[in-house]
Amino acid sequence: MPSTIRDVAKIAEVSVATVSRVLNRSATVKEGTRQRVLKAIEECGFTYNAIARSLSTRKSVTIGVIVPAITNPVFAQSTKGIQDFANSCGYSIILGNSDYSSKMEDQLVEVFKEKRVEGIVLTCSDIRHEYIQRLKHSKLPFVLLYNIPFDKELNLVTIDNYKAAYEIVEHLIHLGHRRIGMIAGYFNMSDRSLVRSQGFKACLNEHGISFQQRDLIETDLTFEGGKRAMKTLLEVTPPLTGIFCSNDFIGMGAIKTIREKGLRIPGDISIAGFDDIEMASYFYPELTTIHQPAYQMGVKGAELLFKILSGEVEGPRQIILDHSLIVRNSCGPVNQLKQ
Amino acid sequence: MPSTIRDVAKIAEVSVATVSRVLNRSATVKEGTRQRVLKAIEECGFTYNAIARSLSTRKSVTIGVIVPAITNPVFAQSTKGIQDFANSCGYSIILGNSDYSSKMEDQLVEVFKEKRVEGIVLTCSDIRHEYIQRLKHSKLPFVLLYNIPFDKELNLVTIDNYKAAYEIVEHLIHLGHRRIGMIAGYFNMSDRSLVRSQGFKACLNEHGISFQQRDLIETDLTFEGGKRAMKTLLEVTPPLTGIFCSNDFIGMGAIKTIREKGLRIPGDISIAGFDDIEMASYFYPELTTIHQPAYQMGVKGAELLFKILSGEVEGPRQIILDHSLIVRNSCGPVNQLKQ
DNA sequence: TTGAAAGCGTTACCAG
DNA sequence: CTGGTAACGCTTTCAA
Repeated sequence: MPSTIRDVAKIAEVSVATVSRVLNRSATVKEGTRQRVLKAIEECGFTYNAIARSLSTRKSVTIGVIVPAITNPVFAQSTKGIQDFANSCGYSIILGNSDYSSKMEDQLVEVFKEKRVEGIVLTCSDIRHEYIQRLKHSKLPFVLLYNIPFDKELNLVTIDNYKAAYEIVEHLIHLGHRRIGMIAGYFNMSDRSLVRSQGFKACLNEHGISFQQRDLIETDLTFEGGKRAMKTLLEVTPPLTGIFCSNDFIGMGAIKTIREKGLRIPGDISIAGFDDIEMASYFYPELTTIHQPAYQMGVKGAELLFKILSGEVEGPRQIILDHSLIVRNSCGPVNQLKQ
Repeated sequence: MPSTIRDVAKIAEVSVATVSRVLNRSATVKEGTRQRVLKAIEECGFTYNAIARSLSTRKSVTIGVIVPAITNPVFAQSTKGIQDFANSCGYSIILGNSDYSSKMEDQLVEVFKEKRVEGIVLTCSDIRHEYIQRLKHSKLPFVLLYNIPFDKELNLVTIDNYKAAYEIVEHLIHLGHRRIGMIAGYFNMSDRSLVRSQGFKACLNEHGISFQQRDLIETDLTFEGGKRAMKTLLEVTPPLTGIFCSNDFIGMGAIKTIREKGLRIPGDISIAGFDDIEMASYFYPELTTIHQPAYQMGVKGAELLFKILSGEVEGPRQIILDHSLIVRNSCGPVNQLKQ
């Protein structure tokens, strides 16, 4: 029997309308009655019912957030960014993990719609999936994070994945590497991985290095995935001297395997990552990687969503944040003797 | 103008009550009308309004989750566990980050109450804070995760932090260490850190090693915090040969500092962590640490909460999960020569 | 400055 | 098996 504004009204001897006014800080309430109401609220231990308010105002004061895996620090960081921004606007976030499944994302979106979130910030597995089209044609505002801007009519905040991949692979080439492989995330789970692999191939190509299909492996975007994939790549001949990994987890997993085989990094093999999670600089060897501003990505995404909600921004907006190549020491000059 | 069950009713030529029945899978609807209603729903693009339903049923089908920092993989894992369990029950989770602040936790709880979450799973900074008492006396069910069972009337899922700390410190002692320091999280931000430090002190004491206040430093539960604290501990004389860290992040940060000073691990100094985040086994050197079942913690916490919600469980329940000492190679025998 | 009353979109009880 | 209708707890005109 949680009390309602009706109870408060009775105690304070005013109408529910007045109670509602003081609750909403409407200026048109005399200080005296205002105090009476406040006292009455104390008295009966009233707790505002946001659900009732939402039904009446058609505003849930909540946004939905969907990430592939909250356990990936990149997504944890951006979720934190979204959350901080949303909270500062008085909004809550309702969170969903998709485990890199478009189907799950679709389901989560449906639930969010029913719960009447005012907007969604999400990182989807495949921006070209049909449910994204459906979402686009619904009137629910949403902002994509990290995804590839294949569709110019979608709001999104991301980095230039193609360019970033190109740059880090070029770094390997400048170090003298010619036999460069890649461990990518499954393309159907991460359009970022697909595009990074394109940047990778383009870079090889433009430097006169022919790409071999067996030098690229798709795997899970995890330590374990990297570890497994590296075992396979170690069998390739002629041996690879540099590996570009779709994310830092994979890179660290690959390093684990290499080390277990008794090989040295970067002496025998150079490893490049992607994301620059905090751990990358504490790892041994420190990981050469692409920095992307994860927390900022979340903040910018939320900011864009709220601008759309407030009508401050109209058409689709595509924000490309800066990335940067972070040179550390998991990549070194190719070992000429070995070549 | 999203359509309502009223619109659906009109199209299908039935009453809203009937529409509601098919929406809720009530068996008492003739297949024919059921089909008509379903078709009508398609036709007008009806989306169920969960807010209205919540107001009517007084069930939000949502639980609140509060973590100190979603960017800590331990909490990310348990959040995932909570989420998976909640989703399987048809529930959503609304997430809040407290940044280890009791005040923020308190505020988040208030928002959650207004949003009428049906229960809360949280890791609080200080279980003895006043707001927890208030929460206890409200009728909102909640389950604490990771916290110290100082209050037997609270529902919680945790491990035996005291014992775990004791065990890992004893491991160091068995390796011959006598000069053992500790880097702990700030006690007012983490009651776990406080209790771990008690286990640490007790272990020293019972092994006839006197504890010196300057051998224990409180810091942030981050890489950076560990890095900083270790710089200070390196100045202590006689030098410490083993360091017990409140979590793996701190441990890795400490290792970074030690390595920068040109010292070897575990040759010169042994480092023990706590948590066994996945990274711990990929790190170099692999971290000796205490494993705690983070994902399982979340699952168990959610499970307990739902049991309370369904009335299946009555009184306060305190579940102590198993931890285990994971011996890797960041801790080794003390260097006798150095002693 | 305040009150009365009509919604907001469901559910659920009571009839039929 | 189906319909009518009063809640659910709040907001928001419209009047006074």
